[in-house]
Amino acid sequence: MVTIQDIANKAQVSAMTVSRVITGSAPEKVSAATRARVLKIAEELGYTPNIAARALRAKCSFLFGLVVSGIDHSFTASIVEGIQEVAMSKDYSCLLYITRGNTELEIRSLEALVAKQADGIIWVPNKQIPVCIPKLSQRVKIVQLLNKEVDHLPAVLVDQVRGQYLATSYLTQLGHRYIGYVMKNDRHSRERLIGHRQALADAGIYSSPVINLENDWSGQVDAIRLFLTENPQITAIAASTDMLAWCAIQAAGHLGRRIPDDLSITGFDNIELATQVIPALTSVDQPKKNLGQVAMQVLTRYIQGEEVEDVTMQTQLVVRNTTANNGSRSVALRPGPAADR
Amino acid sequence: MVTIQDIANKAQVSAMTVSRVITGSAPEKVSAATRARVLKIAEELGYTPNIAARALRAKCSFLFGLVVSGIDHSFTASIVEGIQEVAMSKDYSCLLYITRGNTELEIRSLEALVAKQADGIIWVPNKQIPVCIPKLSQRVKIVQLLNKEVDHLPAVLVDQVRGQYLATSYLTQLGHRYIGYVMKNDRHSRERLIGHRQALADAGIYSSPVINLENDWSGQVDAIRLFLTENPQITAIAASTDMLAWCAIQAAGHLGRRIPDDLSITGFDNIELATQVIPALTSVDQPKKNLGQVAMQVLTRYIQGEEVEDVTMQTQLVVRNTTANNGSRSVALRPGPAADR
DNA sequence: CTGTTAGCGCCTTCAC
DNA sequence: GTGAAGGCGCTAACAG
Repeated sequence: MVTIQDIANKAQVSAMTVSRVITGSAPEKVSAATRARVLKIAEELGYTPNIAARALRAKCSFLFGLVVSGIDHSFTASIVEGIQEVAMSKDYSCLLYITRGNTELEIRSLEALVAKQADGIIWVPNKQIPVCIPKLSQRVKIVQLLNKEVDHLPAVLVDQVRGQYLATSYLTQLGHRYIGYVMKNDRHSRERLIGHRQALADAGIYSSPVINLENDWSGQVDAIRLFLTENPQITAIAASTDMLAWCAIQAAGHLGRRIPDDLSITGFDNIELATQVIPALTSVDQPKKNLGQVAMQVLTRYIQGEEVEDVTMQTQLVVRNTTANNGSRSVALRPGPAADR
Repeated sequence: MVTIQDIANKAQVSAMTVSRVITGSAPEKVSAATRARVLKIAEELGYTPNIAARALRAKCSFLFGLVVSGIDHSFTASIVEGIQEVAMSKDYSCLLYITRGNTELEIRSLEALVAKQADGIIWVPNKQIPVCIPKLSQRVKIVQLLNKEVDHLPAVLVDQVRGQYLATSYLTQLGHRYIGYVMKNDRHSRERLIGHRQALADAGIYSSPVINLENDWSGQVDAIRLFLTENPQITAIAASTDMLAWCAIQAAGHLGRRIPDDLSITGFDNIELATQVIPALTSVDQPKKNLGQVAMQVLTRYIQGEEVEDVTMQTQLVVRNTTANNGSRSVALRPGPAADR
């Protein structure tokens, strides 16, 4: 371990001078010659600052925590990437805690982070809000990501309602009038349903079949198949997640309905799978990487004691191959998008 | 921030006594009464040890890094879970670095970890080995996970060859004689090919069509479809990953071949997707969580200066619904697995 | 421009 | 059983 003192000895200057060079603070207080010499020796000796000492002195650990339920389907991976990028540039390191949706584990993770003296936490809340949050939030700065579950803590969010509005509007513009909504029963899916209904209303459509699926996997495809059979007039499905959209693709396949000719499908999240399924999925893209970047920026500002406000980010519709005009096989015969049926 | 001194003042004892109680070292050196009192006050004050100070003193950061190319398809998630579990029990925190397969980023991550004084690193190497590894490995303890790319560093591995041997053997036991191997061109897939060939050889089969796919997604399904068309005698496919197996399912679907009746398929990795596709995928399970646990155990022993050796872990075949006897529709007519054709 | 002093919170060492 | 001293590596604050 090479210390500042070592450099000071070799360079024949005081430790303080070395410190000034290393940290780059108050550059006017050290001559160019000294600076060069110190830098050279630091390089030679392979000096790396001791963050523990620094943290002790600065009363700031340069550590923050990321508490997420899981890192599946490349969604969180992109977020982490964004976080990482900003964190690196600010000399912050990311402590990762995965909770698997387990509230018990979530609490332990948050507490561990306090114990570890993390300066802040980026937290993707689960359904259940741990009761300890108010207590913990006095000791660390917590930024909520994706879900705003606790009122007085800042949050970085995505406008789910508007996102689904984009997707469903696109379907109505393609001339679809009977659009089924396939959802599971979680917070985002419910928010998206609101956007779905807004889009329908704006297109003058006031009813739409909805199927609300349980959260486990078994039988989802079958359930959607039944849903399609019972609602034969459906020409398009808006799914509240890409995974559900994928189930819908499979269900349609079993019924012999071709996509997008016989049935249009939209997803939400734009996960990697969306490009890997065949046909590639039209989906609402969440700005994942950007989300991570913004969250980290908000967190650092929050840590520094600045006032921070909630940020809501927007989505984008990515059109791929699962959507087509209603009755697309005869689309060439029609002059433009059907205004009515 | 509550310090040991604060507790000492309030408890009317020396800081040293408090320290002894808190750390639990040399318990015989403090009376039960004092201990109880100190503990009570620590609790009241909400004391949490300052790890920065501890790290400074102990010359040990209690931090380790995890450097992975990505966290996709729940594979790494389980590994991280295992790592986390052991790490928590040993008071270690995990710094996560995601490299996206980018060697540049990988180097920066490893160097950042050295700069951050991480005690050790669990590293899942990419194809290209950063040249800086030998230099870095003098300053941190590095354990390789999944790939052994650097000879003199310990590794925690999975027996890929044996894993594929299990899958292909199962297919031969089901009476399949024409088994296509679908792979991409990476290290694990190549190792698995060896196991595949061993299993075939042990069943007296000495040739098998192999298709080696590029690493991007576009056209994989089509490529497999072509492969199946050009090798019509194939009754089973051993895919070197679950994702490829999934592509094979899609390709088979396009050709109107029913699974498992007309075509058996095995995957490898047993990712979450394997249970979500229809039909559910027969796959070789990698002991993901266990892998993480073992890696972390090896790392802590390594950090403590113990001699550590490579660990190779075994896989398990998980039979689901994509595999059936060759000619399964008439299987009831046959007395047992076909010994020859 | 440069140097000295002091202390962040913890715990090993030695003395009582 | 208990306590006092000292230092890990770093850097504000204050002299010169």
